[in-house]
Amino acid sequence: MPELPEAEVVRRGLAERITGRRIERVAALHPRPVRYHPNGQRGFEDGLTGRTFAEPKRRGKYIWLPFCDDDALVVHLGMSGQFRIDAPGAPLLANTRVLFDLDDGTQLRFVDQRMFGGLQLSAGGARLPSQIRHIAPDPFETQFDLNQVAAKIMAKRSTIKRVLLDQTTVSGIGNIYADESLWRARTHYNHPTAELSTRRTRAILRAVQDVMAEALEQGGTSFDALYVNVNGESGYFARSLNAYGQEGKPCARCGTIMVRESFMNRSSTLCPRCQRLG
DNA sequence: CTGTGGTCCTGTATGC
DNA sequence: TGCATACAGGACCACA
Repeated sequence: MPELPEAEVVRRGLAERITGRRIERVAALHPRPVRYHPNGQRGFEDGLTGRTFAEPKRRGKYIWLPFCDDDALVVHLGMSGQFRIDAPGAPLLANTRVLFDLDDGTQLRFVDQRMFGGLQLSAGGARLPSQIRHIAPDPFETQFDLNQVAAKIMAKRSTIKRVLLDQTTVSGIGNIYADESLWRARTHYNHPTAELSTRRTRAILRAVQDVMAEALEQGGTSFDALYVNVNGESGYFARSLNAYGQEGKPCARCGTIMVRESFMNRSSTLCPRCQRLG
């Protein structure tokens, strides 16, 4: 499940493989991953053909691929989206959705099993696509102001995990890194934000930065073939997880058995001793 | 502003 | 064996 570290691994791979490449042909094999194009698949294909990629960018979980003109291709990997670079004639992986023939003889392929991901042409979006203007800066951006974001969190009348997952306050965090960060900061997912201390809120955000930086160093978190980099390789952070997926195992800090609870229609795994309410 | 629940998807795992 | 159901979950939207 691609979150910020996984999206950044993909962005770096794309930066290496497609920057400066011209698109010679586009083939959308399924309508679903092509989002909001007024002229459908064909308009999408025609609109991209002949463009030249500049350096890929990212904010939170969103990636965008600016062209050398003022436009961009906005990408969200969703649950299972991935890019692969292959030879044009190589057998297609299952769930291959869009093909881009590039001018160096390689083929960029967008593969997405669950199709929560999507691609969208953004007019004038090279600097920052309008489609993601509502997404807050992520913790890796230079303009990310940790103290300011902490204050914003504390001003909300909500609960901490809900806010961490809300991409308009701080972006890039999904279920995995939310659980990991809260475990590190010894905080319960349902802790009311208005009752968090400044110290604790900042510690949570630092935990977010730390865990994501460590995950990035290890190429991201892969559980199965749904997340791999552009060369098809998995990341190794799954072996370093302390909370996500650790239900029934002893807490790495205190040995208490980790529990999983339902929250916001998804699961939260936590240590019932380290992460108590109140 | 906040919270809830539905929707989009398909592969895998589990239940009977 | 086979069929049905649950589950995984990021973003967005309608609605209370």
